[in-house]
Order: sequence, then structure tokens, then C-alpha cells
Amino acid sequence: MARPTPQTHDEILAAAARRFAATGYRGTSLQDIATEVGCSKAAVLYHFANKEAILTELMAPAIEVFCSLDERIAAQPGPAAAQRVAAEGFVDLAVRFRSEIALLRGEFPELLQQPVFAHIQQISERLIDALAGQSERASARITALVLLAGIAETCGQFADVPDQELGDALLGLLRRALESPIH
Amino acid sequence: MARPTPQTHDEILAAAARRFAATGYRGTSLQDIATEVGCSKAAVLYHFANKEAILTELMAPAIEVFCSLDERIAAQPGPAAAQRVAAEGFVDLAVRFRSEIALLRGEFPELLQQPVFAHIQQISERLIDALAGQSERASARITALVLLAGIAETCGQFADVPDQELGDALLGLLRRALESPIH
DNA sequence: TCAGAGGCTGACCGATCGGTCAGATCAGTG
DNA sequence: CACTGATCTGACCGATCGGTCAGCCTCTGA
Repeated sequence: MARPTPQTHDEILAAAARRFAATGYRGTSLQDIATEVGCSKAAVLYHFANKEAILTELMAPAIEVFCSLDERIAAQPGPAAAQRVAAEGFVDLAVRFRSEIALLRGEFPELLQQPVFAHIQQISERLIDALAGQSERASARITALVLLAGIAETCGQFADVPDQELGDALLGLLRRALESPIH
Repeated sequence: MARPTPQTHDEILAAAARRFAATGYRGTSLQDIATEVGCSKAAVLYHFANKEAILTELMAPAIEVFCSLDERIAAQPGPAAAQRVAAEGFVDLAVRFRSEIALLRGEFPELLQQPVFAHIQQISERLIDALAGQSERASARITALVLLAGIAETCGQFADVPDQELGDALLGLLRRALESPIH
């Protein structure tokens, strides 16, 4: 490691983080990163062995904390204690590394720019409004968005769960979680 | 080949859906789709004007239902009724179109194959176990996964919310939503 | 019998990808 | 002065991308 730390290294990391978050890992070329930094593509590959090495260095700190959380959970005496540590630890992780985690969203933001999804974002905002009971409170809007995104993100993984059971579970979750509950 | 097969159109759609869900839109080439179908890339482009047209035809039904849900919500007399319709309508949408929505995850599944994320999936499963209070019930595991994915997916969007406030909101959400609540 | 239409192919195109390489520039050191 | 190592560049490479095109094959109906 060079003593008079060259700032180019960090500038590349910062630029890569912005590009990855905007257009995904695949959707970001080394030339994109180089252009944003203001150097050549070859300069990027001078500071990093390859494209993957950039992603690795970006995510390493968050992953390390994630692994240590896993160990802390495993060290708890019972399910109740494990649940508390898991909840608090994960929330802390999500808050501290939110920008790092955000770039895992991949090509999703760019995908939404496709003509097919032209009105999806506006509709989603109105949907969040409705779920939050038209409340302006930040916590109500956070709750609604987390639930909306979580359901959209995961429902495809329950291919083996019957429609009725999956629907009941999700509706039950919404009833419990929304701040001004459904009557 | 050259069989009288007008079913090729649908086979291409099905193959594209599988590939998009596995490696994302960008990460799936027309050749990938053609190979999975067992025809030439040119045949794919005979049935669809371009790559985007495949995505459009795949998502169109789900988007139409999503738009009509938006209209139904807007037609409700008050916030409470709107919230109920939004919750029930969105859950129904997510359950019915879960495979279509799943392919919006983009490059995420493929990204997790990167060496950096080697142990993330196992750790995530243990984290879900802990959040679900070691319960085997499907609804408990669905709840934990939705919350986990939702927080990870959205926390990056709250760059303007102070850490303390965001953390409190998320922890409050977990307390309310988890089936065997945190003491 | 044969024209025409639908279905499909292989060859090809320009653009862009991740990555390599030889060499230019420059600061520090003896 | 000569030399060295770190930083960076432009030119280039093979592979792959989305997409085009001329033409082949098979089926159908007049």
C-alpha cells in the first residue's frame, strides 16, 4: 500500500458505488466508471485487478459485519434472545450500510425506466400513500414501503405455497405491521 | 426443424421468463433464450421485434392489473377504505403474478453467486430462522423473509432520514410484525 | 403443379464489453 | 546526472452483444 494514499483509488470506489446503484453491476462498464472519475479505463484497471475486485472492496465491510452478526446470534442461549439480537443487529446493519446494500438492487432502477413500466413509480407512490393511511409521518411511510418492497421481492420465492395460504400470511402481516391498522 | 410450430412464440416467452428471473434482463442474451428454446437467435427475433418486446409482453398482464388497482384505490371514499383495498389488492396481485414480479429482481440472484457473497445465503437463512423464533410455520417464515428483504431493499432510499429515526421505525415495524413478538 | 405465405436459418454487421500491453510522465533518490 | 518505481494513457485484443438480411424449407390451396 502506497504511503501517500492516492485519492484516485477512493474516487474510483465512490464512482463505482454510484454507477452500480444506478444501473447495476452488469449495467455499469469500466468505461462508465472511468468517465465519471475523469480518468482512463486502463487507470481503473491499474488500481483494481478487475471489475469484480471493485465490487468486492465495496461490499467487504458490510459483509464482515453481517458475518459477525451471524456469530453473535448463534451464541445466544435461546430463541427469544436470538430473535432480539437478530432484529436489532440487522436493523443496525441496514441503517449503517444502507448505501452499500442499496447497490445490490442491481439493474432494478434502470429496468423501471423501460417504457413498459412507465407509470409504475407514480402508482407505487399512491399505493404507499394508501397503505400508510395518507399519513405524512416518516415511520408510517417507511413501514408501507418496506412491506410493499418486501412482498414484491419475495413472493416469487414461495412457488410451493398455495395461493390461499400465501395470501392469508401476507394479509396478516400487513394487518399487524401497518401503523393505523386495517379494521 | 421447420416443423409447423406456432407454439414457438409461447416457448420463447417461457424461456425468457426463466432466464430473466435467473440472470436478470441485461444478463440474459437473445442467444441464451434461443438456446433454451432450441432454436436460432434469428427465430427469436422473428417472433418478437426486439428484446424489449419480450419483456413488455411478459409484464403487460401484471401491469394492467396494477393500473386497475390504482384506479380502484382512487375511487374509495376515505383513507380507511383506501387502505383496505390497497392491502387486499396488492396482496392478491403479488400472489397471482408472483412469477412475473420475480423477474424484476434482475441481476440480484446472479450477483449473489459472486465470491464476495459466498456465505450470504446461508447466513440469511439462519437470520430468518432467528427472526421467525425458530418456528417452522410457513407464515412465520414468510413474515421474516418479507421483512428482511423489504428492509434490505428500501433502506438505501432513506438517505435523508437520520439514523436514529430510521432505526427506531424499522425496529418498531419488526416488533409489530413478527408473529412471536420481541419482549 | 406451382405460387405464395409462414416459419426459420446461417452469415453477417457495428458497437461495446472486460482486459492486456508497451510506453509516456513524473517525483524522489543516490 | 542516471535510475527507479508509481501512476497513467492510447491502442489494441478476442468475445459477445442486439439486430439485419437474403434465402431455404414446408405446407396450403387454387
